[in-house]
Order: sequence, then structure tokens, then C-alpha cells
Amino acid sequence: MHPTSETEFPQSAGPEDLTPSQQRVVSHRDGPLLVLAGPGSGKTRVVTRRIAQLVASGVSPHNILAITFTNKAADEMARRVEELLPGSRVWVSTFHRFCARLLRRHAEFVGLKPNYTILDTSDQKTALKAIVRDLDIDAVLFSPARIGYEISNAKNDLIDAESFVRKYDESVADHRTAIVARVYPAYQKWLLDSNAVDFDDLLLHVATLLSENEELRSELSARYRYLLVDEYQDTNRAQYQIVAALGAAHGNVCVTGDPDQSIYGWRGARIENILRFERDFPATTTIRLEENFRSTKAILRSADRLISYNRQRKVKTLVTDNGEGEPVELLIYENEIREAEGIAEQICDAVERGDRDWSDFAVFMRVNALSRQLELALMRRRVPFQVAAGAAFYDRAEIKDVVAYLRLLYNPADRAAFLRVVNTPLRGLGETSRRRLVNWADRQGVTLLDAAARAGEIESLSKRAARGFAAFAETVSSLSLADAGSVEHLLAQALERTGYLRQWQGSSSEKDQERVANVQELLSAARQFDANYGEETSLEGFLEQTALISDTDALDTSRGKVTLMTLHAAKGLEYPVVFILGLEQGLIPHERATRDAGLRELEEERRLLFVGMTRAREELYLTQTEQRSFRGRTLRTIPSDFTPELECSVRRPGRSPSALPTWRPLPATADGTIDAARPLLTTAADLLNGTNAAAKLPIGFSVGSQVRHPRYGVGTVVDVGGFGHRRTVTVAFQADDRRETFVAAKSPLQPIGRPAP
DNA sequence: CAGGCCGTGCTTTTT
DNA sequence: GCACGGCCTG
Repeated sequence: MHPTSETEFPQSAGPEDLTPSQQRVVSHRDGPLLVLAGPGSGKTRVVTRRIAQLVASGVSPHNILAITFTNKAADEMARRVEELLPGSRVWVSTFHRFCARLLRRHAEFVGLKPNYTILDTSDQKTALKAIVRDLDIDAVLFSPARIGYEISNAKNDLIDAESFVRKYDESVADHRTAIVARVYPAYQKWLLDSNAVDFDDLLLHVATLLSENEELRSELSARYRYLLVDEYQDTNRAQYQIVAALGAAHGNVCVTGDPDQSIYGWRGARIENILRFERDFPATTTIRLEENFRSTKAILRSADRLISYNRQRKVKTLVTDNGEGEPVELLIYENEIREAEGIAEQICDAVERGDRDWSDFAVFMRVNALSRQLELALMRRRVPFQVAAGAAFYDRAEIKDVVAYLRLLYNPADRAAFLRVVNTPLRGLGETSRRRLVNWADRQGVTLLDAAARAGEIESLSKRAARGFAAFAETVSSLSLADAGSVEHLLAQALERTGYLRQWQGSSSEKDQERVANVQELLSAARQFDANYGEETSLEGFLEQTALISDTDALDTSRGKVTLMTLHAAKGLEYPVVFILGLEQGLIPHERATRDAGLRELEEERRLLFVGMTRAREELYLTQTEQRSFRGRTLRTIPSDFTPELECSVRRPGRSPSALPTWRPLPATADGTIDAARPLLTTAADLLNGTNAAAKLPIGFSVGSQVRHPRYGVGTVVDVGGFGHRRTVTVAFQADDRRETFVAAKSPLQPIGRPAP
């Protein structure tokens, strides 16, 4: 069984292996369909079956378009459709890929040429830095990254540069908005001059294209008569508009999703999109898939209990016929080293006993930076593992450099690509010379590459610099796919003629050797691409693939490896045994979500944990440390506000039994009922002795809770103030009427629960 | 112009 | 803790 695919079922066709709800989804033919699918409810399977059913009932595969969020989901769905309908060629694509293709065909409409290139975030930063400098903006105040984030948000909300400026003119805006209003249009001009787009443009341009071009819209509506959109709860406004435009004419729009798994609000996803689908598409059929085929009862109950604390939510029940299974456990360790060791040991033990394979295990964390100690612990034990993300392959400098050569070749106007490689490897073309070249090119209205070819005409340049530019231009123009025959050979030629690898060859440094190896890896990726596409191989296709690839795509699903990844990356996956690291304030929920005390963000954090928990099939472990080093500092931790909301047992591995907390009966759940089903189990709430009231405060210490201080002893919290890392708590200590105020994050205060009634 | 040293500040999450 | 940017030197 694939550890990374959703719960699989017998593949035999026929309705008998479907639940009645699932069957209704599969057999639904025309008109809008909303599928609210809980975790592990067999959603992917049902959707693929529905596609097969459409084809069986006479719909041409050509008329079906399935859109997913990630490449992995698209591949998985395509694989399953292929299984059911060999050779049917239904188009399964991600939003970004679909838009990239469409834009390729209609580039002129938005002022681009068909050979546009796609910028990544680091190119974006380069561009913004140059723009901020040219506009003479006080860059100290707002980093290019910050401005880029604002622009990205605007684009996701369908606000193009002109609208942004107009809105700014009409309103009394703050300083930041004023700066963005200047940078945004300049950035778009820069992109247009570069014949390039960023990720968000792919969506925005296509949304614009569809809303302004009636003819194209009806052509596409006619072509894609049946739309299926997965993870609809994570669509942003731009994606929403694309779906609406494509589906308006026929209304054959089937969206699937789960509001409880909406975890991308921070990058513009609008949970409302799924909540208002029924209003947007009148006469929608809504079907709920609430039966879970993945997890044990214990896991599901704990996750369900957690998510029930969200107020902004459509209530949905999760049920399963699966067995009770092992209780969910909260493992408490002294520090992150013990934590890593504990997890590694537990994994090794299970594998050595023969109970499990390495690939049965996954460890999720809130932020990538947290994986370090665990990686070390796994390495010490020679446990095979893989990390999704971290320094993703296509994010590495050497890979970006080499790809930039190809980009420049394909799109000679690509400024970011030019500036990236013109002096890589070093050609003595420093900052000053480059700026002179750019100025000249802009005055002449030619591309940077053209300017480099004509460097002899640029008077401000030194002889040496002029020669360097000319040589660079010549090298680039000597390369062509037609001559090379394949992308792989083209790459090899580029490497050879630029002498790119020479800078590291012969070096004994491990880093340098890794760089060379990475470039070799890119060569074999190119070879693979050539092989896949044969005669059809193209630079365009290869560049699109490299630009739109993501971290999790590289995950090795079949081989025996423990997998480490962020909670976000875990969506859509499942594993027999799951560990979730760091159930601590500031981590889960993340500090940013607690800082402004915004309920929206806090609830998204809760959903994130919910997503992580519901990935587990048989065993689920959550960990917490008493102190954790992070960003080079060691701090005492505060247990997560979410801990009391879970149903789990608490264990302190490596401690004597006397250190165990006293177990008490379950406290009331959110709706006030007592869960009497498992009286022997305690919730982690008992550790904090938190009642639900205590859990309502957004930060760890709440008024009335008892704490211990190493010097002053036991006391009661009488006041809290401030936010985030500035959060303060005032404690009245029992000994000599002492009252002290502490900065919560920096104090050695330890919560020990409420005084007994 | 390049390379090295030192200080700062940062990080959520990703197509 | 680490990466990046700024500054200084060769």
C-alpha cells in the first residue's frame, strides 16, 4: 500500500463497494455538486470513480477538466483515472499549470509573448530590490520580501496594479500601502519588460483573460463541459473567479473540500469560497462524506474533539467502523534532544520487532527549522529518512543558475535570469558594470542580452567589462535546443561553454561536491524529461516543470524511509504511525497566530493540527518539551492551548513513574457533555488541569492558574498583559505575600494547574 | 572587483 | 543557528 496515497479500497468496479453517499457523488451527472468530504472519507477515489462514470455515460474525456492544488494530488488522481480508464487522457492539472498553458496560448492578450518565463520568489526579490532602489524608497522600513508579500496578497485578491493605485488614491492609506502603490506598478512593468510572470500572475492574468474575453470564455466552457475542483476550501479569489468563469455557462462544476482542512488562509485562500458555493451555483446538490476509512476510533475522536473548539465552522461528524486502536499519546520530554532521541528510538524498536517498516512512519512539524535534532538522531541510528522541503532541490543556487541559462535562452528578455548568471561563474562583471549596462539597455529600449552583445557601443563601460559582456552574450547565443537535440544535451553544452562546473571541480569541500552532484542530478532530470516527451521534448516544457515543481513532489513514496515534513505539506497524505512535534505555545499554535489574538488565525492553527492528526491510520503521538532551543536560544516552553482540547493519555518517557501526573476523569467537552466512553483515559487537559475556561485564553498562562517558580515557589496567576513574546503574567506567590510580574516567554514559570476545589 | 569577516535579524506555512 | 548583507581589504 502506498503510504502517501489516500486510503485505498478494492478496485473492483460496481456500486457495492461504495457507501450510499459515495455512490451519489459518483452517479451525479449534470449540475453543480458540492462534496463536503471529511478526512479519510475516500474523496480521491470517489472523484476518480465519478470521472470514470462520466466517461462511461458518454462524456468525452476531452471535455473533462480536473483541477487540484498540488502536483502530487494531480499525479495521484491522473494515475487512478488511468487505472480505471486506460489511455483516456483526461486532463488533470494544478491551477498553476492549467493557467500557464492557457496563458501560453493567449499571452498577447495580457501584453506578454508566448515565450514568457515564470519567475520564482528569489527572482522576485531581486526585481523588487532593484525597483525599490530605483524609486529611491527608504528600503529600511519595508523589505522587498515584505512588499512582495503585499503584492502577492493583492494579486490573489484580484487587485491588479492599476486597481491598487486607484484604491490607494481614493483612500487615506498608511505608509506601507503608499509604498506598495508605488512599487506594484513598477514591478509589473519590470515583469512585462522581462516578458515574465510570477506565480500569482499566472492566476491573475488568466482570471483577467477569462473575465474580459467573452469569446475565449465560451470557447473554454464548451471545451471543458465538466469541471472538478479539489481542495476547494483552499482556493483564493483569483482561483474562484477562474472556476466561476469556466463553469458559469453549464454549471457542471463539482467541487470537493473540507472547511475543517482549510490551512492556507495566510496566503489568500478564502474559506468562504466553499461555504458560499451553494449560493454561487444555485440548485447545488450537496453531499457529505463523513465516514472515515482511515483512522482508528481513538485517533478520530481526539481530532474531532479538537476541531469542535472551532466556532467558525459548519458542524460535521466524523465516524468510523475501524477499531478502537491505541490511545493517542502526548509524550513529554525534557528538551528537543530527548524528544528526537525518544522518537528515533520508538521508531527503531518497532522496526526491529518486525512490527513496522520505516515507511510506516511520518513526523510532522510546524516549521521546517524544527527537523534538525530529529535528523541528527535518525542519522545516529542510521535510520533511512527523507525530508520534504527544507532546501528544496530547485531552490538551490546552483540549480537556479543553470536553469537561468536555459530561461535566458528561451526568453532573451528575462532580466532576472540575465542578472542571475551574467557574472556566474565570475567574469569580472561586478555591480557597477552591470548597472551601467542596465541603464544603457533601458535607454535604448533593448533587452539586457542585446545590450551585452553590443557592449562595445556602451561608452561608460571599461574595455574589460565590455569584452566580458560580449563574450557572455556570444556564449548564450551559441546555444540552441535545435542544435543540441535534447534538453539534456543543451544543458550539458551550456555547462561546458560557460565553464560553470569548473568553479567547484577538484574542490574537496563537501559542499562543493554536493553542488556538482546536484547539477548532475538536474542533468538526469532533463534526460528523464527528454525520454518522457521524445520528439516532443521542449525547453518550454522543461522550464515549466522546473518552475512549478514543489517540495513534496520529490517525496519517495514507495521505498523504506521515515518521512519528515511540515504540517502543511502533510495534507492529503496518510501514514500508519504519525508523530507531531512541539505541542507548545508559539509553535502550535504558531506565535504569529497568537500575537494579534485573532480568532481567525488561531482557528486556522487548530485546523492545521487537525489535518496533521487525521493523517494517522493506527497510531498517533504528539510531543511536547519542557524547554526547547530555537533560533539559538533555549527557552522554557508553555504547553499548547490546544493540549486540553485533545483526548489523549500523557506519558513522560524516560521518567520514573512518580513523575506521572495524577489522572482524573475527563473534563467536559465543548458542548458540555462528558465523554464517558473511556473513563480510564485522561485528556492531556489534566496535565494543565485545564477546564475549558482556561483554554479560552489565547496564551498559555491564564488568570487563576497555578504556577511554580524555581525561586519563589508556588503561586497563582492574578493578571496577564501584553501579547506574543511580550506577554506578561503577574503572579501572587504563597510565600510572604510576594507579587511578581514576568515576561511569560522568558520566565522560568511552570504551569502546574488549578488549586483543588 | 572579489573574497572574507563580522554583525544583524529572521522564519511559518507554498504554487 | 544560520544566512545574508554590509563593510573593508587585497
